[in-house]
Amino acid sequence: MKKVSLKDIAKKAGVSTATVSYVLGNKKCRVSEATKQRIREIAKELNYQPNQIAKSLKSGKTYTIGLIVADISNPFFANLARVIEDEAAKYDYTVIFGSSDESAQKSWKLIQFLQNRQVDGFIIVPTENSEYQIEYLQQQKVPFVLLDRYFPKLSTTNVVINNFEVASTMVNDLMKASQKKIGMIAYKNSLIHMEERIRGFQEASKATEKFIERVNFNAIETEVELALDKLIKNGVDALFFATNSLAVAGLRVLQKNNIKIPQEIALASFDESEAFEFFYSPVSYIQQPIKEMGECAVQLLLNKINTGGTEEKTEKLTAKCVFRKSTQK
Amino acid sequence: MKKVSLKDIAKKAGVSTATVSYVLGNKKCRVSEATKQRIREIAKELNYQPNQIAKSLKSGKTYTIGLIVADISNPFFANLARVIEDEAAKYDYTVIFGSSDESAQKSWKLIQFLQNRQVDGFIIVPTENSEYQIEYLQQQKVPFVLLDRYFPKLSTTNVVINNFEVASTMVNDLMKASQKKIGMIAYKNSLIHMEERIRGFQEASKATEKFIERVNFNAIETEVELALDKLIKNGVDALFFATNSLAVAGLRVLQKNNIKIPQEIALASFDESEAFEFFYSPVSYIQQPIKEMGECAVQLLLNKINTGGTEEKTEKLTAKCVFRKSTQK
DNA sequence: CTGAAAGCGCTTACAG
DNA sequence: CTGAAAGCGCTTACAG
Repeated sequence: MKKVSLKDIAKKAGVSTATVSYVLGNKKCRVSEATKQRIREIAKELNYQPNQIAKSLKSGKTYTIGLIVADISNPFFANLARVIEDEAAKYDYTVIFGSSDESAQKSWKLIQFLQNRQVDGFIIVPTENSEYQIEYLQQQKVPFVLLDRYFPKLSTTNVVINNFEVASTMVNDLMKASQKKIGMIAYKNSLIHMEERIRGFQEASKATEKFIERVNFNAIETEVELALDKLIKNGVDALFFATNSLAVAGLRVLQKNNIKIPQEIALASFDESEAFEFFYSPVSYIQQPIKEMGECAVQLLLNKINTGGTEEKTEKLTAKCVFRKSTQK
Repeated sequence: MKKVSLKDIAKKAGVSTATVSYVLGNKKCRVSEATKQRIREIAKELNYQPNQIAKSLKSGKTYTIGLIVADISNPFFANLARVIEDEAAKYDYTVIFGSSDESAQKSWKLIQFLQNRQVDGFIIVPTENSEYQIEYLQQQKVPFVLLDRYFPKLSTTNVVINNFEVASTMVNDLMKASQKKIGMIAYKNSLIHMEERIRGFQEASKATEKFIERVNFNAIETEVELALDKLIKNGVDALFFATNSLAVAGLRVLQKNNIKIPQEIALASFDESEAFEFFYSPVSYIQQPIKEMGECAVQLLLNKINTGGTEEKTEKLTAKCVFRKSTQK
């Protein structure tokens, strides 16, 4: 069954494709009501579906957004992707997305791929060492918004949260359950969001003896285990995890070693996880405003796309702390 | 910065766009090596990126798959989507997906939307009352594969699992911890996968007194609480959940009511969840072969797309039981 | 009031 | 060995 096109309708109605296009597009043009009626009926009868590809080629617009997240297997990014899709759908935009898995190389491939598909703009959670990709997009005058992280040296439009402030608030609470030694497990990653979380930890834990372990994204299970062993040997009685994935790996180790939470070690983490709720001592966590983040990113991007505006600004949203048993002595 | 097209390269090289197309497409044609060289250099210099939209319009192929899942917020479908994306990417296909949220109306909108975007084929987790949509696709001769569920009355290509067998295996194990009364919580949903799971439960729990509660997808938290209350009043000492989402809602209630697992009530569930691992009494579950399911669906679909084959077959994959504390007395 | 024509960026059968 | 031309399915400025 061949797809029906404007031509088929035009032939059947005995008019030109131009007329059909005008009528179905509801463009104002002086076509007799009778003709309009007839065209609409035939379109319905043939179940005409306009070809978006042809429309896009003509208009240069695809109503498509390219989204690149850092790790789609992490519920934080999966939820973010979902919010972004829903928000974009409100404006009849489709989201095509990919996961860079924190690899700049993969991110570059995705950018090229999505650009070939003529996306109208990008929302990007940038990876380490991907500055040149961002500069490329700037130079190509492609509209984009950075999310979750950004490069302080580049002037871009960003949607981020108050990593420093919220991390120090949470660590302050955590320290109420700590005697003197506090540890943090973070990623080996120089990006701003991670640095800010660490800075917040250091700020809050000032007077205390503190230890920071940094693990590789690609070997999280083994390296978190090693890091925890080290911290426990150092006698920490409180732990702050920089992300949910680090915390879940950590819980696994703590559970295996039968460590009492919060009596022996008190805990808190960035991000959420179903595991936090069902762990025998529910884990305190920092809740990022995922819905607002996604919505804000879409709004800013569509604004750029539609107005061609070049003004760059950074939206700093507010994450909040959810205190539970794991930080109470 | 205007995107560079074949025309730009052609002009700069002093040849026709046809020649450029031939050279860059590596089509065999007799063009002097010198010209080829020159064209390639210019393309590189201008950072030429072919316009996929134009290619698609010409070829009628978009190298795009439309995926419709039932509930993207469920990790089962999120993982499935991920596997499908990865597998499709191996063959240079992009996946565009949407979530029907178990609504036939939403599913229909998605199908139309994706068809306008000229996807080459569909992978669909069908909802209740969406037979007509499937029949429509058949009649339009659009290649598609059904996943997770199917309509016994329609002859389609399906990828499913052994719901009946694996459910009865799990319930058999569960009953070792039960004295006489066993309950099941399922969705109010007439689709085959749900019916098969229930049938498996009934088959295995033959001699036992049994209770089945069915809840609405749209009011899961409240209805699971009511269902559980009812089952507990009926004195069940074992529970089988038909999906992970039902189980997680159930765990929340059981935890709140301080019910000892497995001493007072033994548990098992379909699907996985991080919650199962960290619940104080780790939950036994049925593990679906997500990777195989996704890969199989992509393979079958691409096969249909590329060969235009019309043979329909059903692949029945094997889920397996993972036994943990929650089913041991 | 309506339609022929050009054009979006490609590909490819065909002509020279 | 190379290029003009047609065409994929639309839209729209323009002519009649």
